[in-house]
Amino acid sequence: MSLPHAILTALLEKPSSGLELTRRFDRSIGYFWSATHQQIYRELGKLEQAGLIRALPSDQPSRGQKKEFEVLPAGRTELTRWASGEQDPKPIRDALLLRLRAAAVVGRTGLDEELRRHLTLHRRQLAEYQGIEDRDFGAAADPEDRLRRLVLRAGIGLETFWVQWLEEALAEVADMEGAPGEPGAPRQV
Amino acid sequence: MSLPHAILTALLEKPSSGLELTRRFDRSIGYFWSATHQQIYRELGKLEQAGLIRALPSDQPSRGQKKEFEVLPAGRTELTRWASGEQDPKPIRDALLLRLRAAAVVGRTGLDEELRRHLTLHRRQLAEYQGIEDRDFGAAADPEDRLRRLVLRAGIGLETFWVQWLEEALAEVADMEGAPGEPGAPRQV
DNA sequence: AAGCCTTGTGCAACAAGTTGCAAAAAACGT
DNA sequence: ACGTTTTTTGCAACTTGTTGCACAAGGCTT
Repeated sequence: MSLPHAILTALLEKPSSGLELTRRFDRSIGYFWSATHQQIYRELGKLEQAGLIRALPSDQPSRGQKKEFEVLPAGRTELTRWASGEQDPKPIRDALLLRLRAAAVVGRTGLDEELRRHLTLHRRQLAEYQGIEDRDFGAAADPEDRLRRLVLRAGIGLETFWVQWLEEALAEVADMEGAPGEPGAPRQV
Repeated sequence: MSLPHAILTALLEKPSSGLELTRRFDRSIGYFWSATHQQIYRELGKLEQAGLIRALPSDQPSRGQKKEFEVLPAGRTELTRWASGEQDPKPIRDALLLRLRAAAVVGRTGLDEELRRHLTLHRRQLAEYQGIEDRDFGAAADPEDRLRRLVLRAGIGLETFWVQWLEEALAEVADMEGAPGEPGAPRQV
């Protein structure tokens, strides 16, 4: 329900074409609100029709032709409206945790490898975030940057948490392996 | 793509009817894989048709009549297969973070209240998780319980993170309020 | 200039998740 | 015994997200 607002935000930061937006979603904004180019194009169409954004004039717009969008006043109003309302945090949807629960009933085959794999991924992501913080936010000055930094620090905190938890989990699982209970495979029916 | 596996897991832990499942999703499993009753009923239908689960025999099953399901061997096999594969962590989708970014371009009206509200919600959730840990996991013995506890500890860690981050964010926003930059409302176009 | 790669836009079909409602059975009050 | 509420199941329509592909323009290569 908030992809349009993500796009409005991105476009206010800088008018862009669909593909540019996609790229930027792959970098900064997509870190906490991902979207494919398809979603973006579709949504750009809707936003344009709704009169919230408009395409910057170009010679003769046609299919493979770049098309830049900018936010209209109505769009800014809408974003302001949205941003001053309430958004309930929606519950976690995490396949790895689900998998642990499954492992509890069906055996932990391959669990160790999977935990390790995730650990690597999260370490990498954490490093990337920290790189961005070092590079882009020296001494955060204006409110805008301070807010953006806050968002980045949420990312860092989350990745840090996962790294720690995964390390804990790996230790725990390793500890189970030799000892009691089932030997990796489920006690079969 | 993993709701069916969430259901299989739940049903292996204990055969249930659709509504019971919904209740259990609202408590334990839904903490990291939420689902509405509609999704669950629809999925139960599919799983039954696919021969992974079956309805326990009852007199004459009809509409408002309770129907219990149990997992068939094929279902266990499928869950085992799924649980030994890879699941990539999908990126965060967090409306609050998006909102912060929006606030950076459109002003932080009402931001403080919203942060406070979330803080309350996360504190409450954290307390609930800790209650469960205290109640259900004294000295975790068998591997199954240790895995389930690990999942719970992920929940605790996540909520703890959010609480900390929100406190940090509130301090930061409060610090902006008096000082420089924009006065809560955006510098209007 | 013919062929090919990249950039950019977009359709169409599908899968997953949400919302609103309806309808059968059972429980309950009076 | 009758109407009301609660439990339980489910349909239908909609929104959101994903996947695979197609098509246009322009640059590059030989």
